[in-house]
Amino acid sequence: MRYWLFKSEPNKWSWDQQVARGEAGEEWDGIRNYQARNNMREMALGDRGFFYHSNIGKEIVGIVEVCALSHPDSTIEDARWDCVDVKAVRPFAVPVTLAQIKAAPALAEISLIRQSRLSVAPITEEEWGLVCAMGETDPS
DNA sequence: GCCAACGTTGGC
DNA sequence: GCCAACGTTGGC
Repeated sequence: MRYWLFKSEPNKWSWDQQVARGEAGEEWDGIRNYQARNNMREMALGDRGFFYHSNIGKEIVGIVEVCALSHPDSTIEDARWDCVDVKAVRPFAVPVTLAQIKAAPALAEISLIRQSRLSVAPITEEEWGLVCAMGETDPS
């Protein structure tokens, strides 16, 4: 299993909206960046991801799971753009803020900081475990 | 509101 | 294929 980071502006698509979709999940649509798209094409069913609120909150608020493999983005008529579906797994007991992540030496190389504009990015297993611990949240 | 980072576009 | 111009993202 691999780990990923999904970023969303909460005034466009929030964790609460993701939770409301339940087991059905939701397309992670609207991605118009090749690197982000390529990351989604590499995802497998059951892969886990952090759900990060950008701009407002600037914190990791929950864990999602990939529940549909990469497929054409239904919001655009353009074969270039694919996306996966994700469903909420559990919220973070304590959200982990960007400031906390920046302050953690072991997270200096995390994609959230190193490629701050990339909205879908890989996370290492070590980073996954650390951030979950910081959020007092079950990493499984 | 500003600005750094960086991806995209289009002229050459 | 290069590079300047421009647009977008996202933190501050």
